Parts: sequence; structure tokens; C-alpha cells
Amino acid sequence: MPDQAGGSTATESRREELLRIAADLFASKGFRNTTVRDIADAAGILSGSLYHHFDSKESMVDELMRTFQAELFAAYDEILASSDDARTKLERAVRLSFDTIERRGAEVAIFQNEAATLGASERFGYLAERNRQSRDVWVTLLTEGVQSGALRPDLDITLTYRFIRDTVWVAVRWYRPGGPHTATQVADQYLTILLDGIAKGTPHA
Amino acid sequence: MPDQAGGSTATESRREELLRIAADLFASKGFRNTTVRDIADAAGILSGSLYHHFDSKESMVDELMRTFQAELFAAYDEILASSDDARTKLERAVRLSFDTIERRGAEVAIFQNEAATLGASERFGYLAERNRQSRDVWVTLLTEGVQSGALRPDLDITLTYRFIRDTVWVAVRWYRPGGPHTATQVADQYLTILLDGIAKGTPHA
DNA sequence: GTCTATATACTGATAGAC
DNA sequence: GTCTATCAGTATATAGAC
Repeated sequence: MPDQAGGSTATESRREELLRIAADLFASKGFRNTTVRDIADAAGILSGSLYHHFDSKESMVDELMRTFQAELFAAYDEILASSDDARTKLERAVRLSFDTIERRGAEVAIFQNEAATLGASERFGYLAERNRQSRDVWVTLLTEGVQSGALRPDLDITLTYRFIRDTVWVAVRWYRPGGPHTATQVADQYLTILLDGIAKGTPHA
Repeated sequence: MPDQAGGSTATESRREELLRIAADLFASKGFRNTTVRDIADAAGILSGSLYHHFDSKESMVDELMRTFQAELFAAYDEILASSDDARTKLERAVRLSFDTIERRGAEVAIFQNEAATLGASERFGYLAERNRQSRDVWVTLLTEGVQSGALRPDLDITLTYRFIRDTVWVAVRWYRPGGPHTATQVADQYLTILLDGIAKGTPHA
């Protein structure tokens, strides 16, 4: 059977090309604000031709989100399964987020902006499930951190989880790869604030 | 001239009632995803009747955003003009955000979710202007904080501003008035993390 | 894999009666 | 202030030719 050199690869790459064009448009204009004609125009074809590759506009965003989430959670699993200490795991999870914003900015933006709306339909129920998984990851990391003595014992785990979850992803609104900061630099600054705060002096008294 | 008891007040309150219904729908479903029929249904009237009160759907969100921004920046101005010390001003600005989420959650959500899209049209150019004003407020507060010795001198002001700006508003995604936390409690926890960090021990060494 | 042509439904908005 | 009726524009999606 033909594999790498066959027609299948060319078909796949065209499909992925269209998916990438759609992702960028969904991310910048919003899913509902992006028409199939917008996508087709950007790809240099007519809107009807898109349906040779995809069932519907919804299928496109579905495929984008499934692929993205699978990749992201594989990375989370690797961190959780590692033998790093609690603080290192937390730092790695934070860095993973900023790294993901750099590599998969469109998908992050789509998930952040559309998950609530898309999640209303049954087809996207897995988005809510992924949200639960994500909460478990962060709560586990924070609990480990408190138990190991790396983090302050008086933390409200739930509120802290929400702050971290929100803040590590919201940078997708302004972060641009190739801009004045690298993802690593942003992660460094964020970790400094998150771990030690912005106040001067000796806190935690 | 009839004022409080006249027909004008009744007209105004109906208008505000419709505006409130629209705000809640725009906030939960998104501006583009909300049809004029949705708004009319929720108000118990037919879509055409809405146009007796408003020129267009766009006019509704425009009025919502203008009113909201005017109110918010009046509160910022009061903090800036006060004689409080730098750290108190910063704390007040943070608390103002969470308080605004509690009192004007729909408007905050609309602004957070739609400002980028709406801002593309000239009619909503003031949203970008308000964004600039907001940046000036936070940068001023942070700079004062560093100069007065209240904040760490090694802070990257621009990055710190972005983190604070994003994080004080993003809680609108999950905060619900009447839920397990008050806005004050959330602000307390957030300020603790922001000022002193989540790590145990003596940082800033 | 793309185009031509078009079905079908929805959307914001209007005009005039009540 | 709301309803009836409806228009014009736009949206997703389809069928079959090339």
C-alpha cells in the first residue's frame, strides 16, 4: 500500500493546509464570525469546494479542538508521570502553557473564546470533560506542592487553581510569536510573580 | 414638565429593561450569536418591536459599552486622584475590578469577549481608546509602587501590567454573584497571591 | 480537487395597522 | 408600545459538471 509517496499524503497536506487557514480565521475573527466563504477565499477556492474536504464548518473546528486537546493532555500526562519534585512539576506545567500559546496559538485562542459556546452542543461535550481533566491536573499539582512544603499551606486550592488556569492561557490575547518576548521569557516573569509576588520585603510573615 | 411621574420614566425603564435582557444574552451567548429574535423572545415581544426602542442591535451593545466604560473610568479616576499611598491605590484598583465583575458582570463579559471584534468598526473606536486609558492607569500605579519602594524594583512593568489587567478581569468567566465566594473574598485571595506569591519561604532574596 | 449553480434557512431591519 | 407582514441580504450546505 502506498504511504508516504502515495496520493494520500498530498490529500492530507491539502486538508491540513485548509485546517490551518480556518484555525487562523476562527482565532482572529471568532468561529461564528468566520464564514465558509472567508475560509475558501483565504485558500483561493470557492466555498463549495471546501465540502470536498470537510462535512461542515463545525467539523473543522471539531477536528482542530480534538487534535489540540489530545496533544496538550499528552504533555500534561508526561509531567504528572515524571519523578520531578512538586515545585518543578508546577513550573513545567506553567511553562507548557506558554509554550503551547507559542506553538498552537490559534487553537488556544479558539478554545478560550469558543469553548463555552461550542460546549452547549452535544458534539463538543468532550470540551467540558477536558476542562475537568485540566482541573484535576492543577489541583493535583497544587496539593502536592502544599503537602511537600513548597507552597504556602494557607492557599485556597480551588481559587488558586482558577487564577492559574485563567492566567496561563489569557496571554494568548496579546502574545505574538516573533514579538519582543519569547515564550520562555514570559513564562519566567509569570512564574516569578506567581511564586514570589510583586511586593517588596519579606511576605508570608 | 413631568419628570419622575411622567411617561418619560416609564419609557426609560422599559428601555433599560430591554438593555439588561440584551446584555445578559450578549454576555452568555456572544453578540454575534444572539439574534434580535432571541432578545425579543426573552422580553416577551416580537423582534420588530425592538426597533421602536433601538436603531439596531449594534446600537444596543454600543449603549451598553459606553455607559459601562464611563462608570468604570470615573471610579479609576477617583482612585488616581486620592491621597492614598501607592500600595493602597493598587489594592483599590484590583478590588474595583472584582467589584465591577460582581455588579456589572454582563458588561465586563461583553467587553472582554467582543472588544476585539467590535473594535474593528469605527463606531467602536472608543473601546481601543479606553484600553489605552486603562493601560495608563495600571502603568501609573505600578510605577508609583516601584518608586515608593512598595513593589519590587526588578519588575517588568509592561508584562506585569498585562498580567494584572488580564487576571483581574478573566474571573468574569467563572465568578457568579451569590455563589460560594463574595467579590471581596476573591479580591483578598487574588491580592495575596499577586503581592506575596504562592511559594513558601522568604523570596525576593 | 475545484467550479457552476442553487436550495434552504436565518438574520437584521422596515412599513404601517392597532 | 407592540403586532402583522415581509423584504433584502447573507449563511451553510448540496448536486452534478469538468
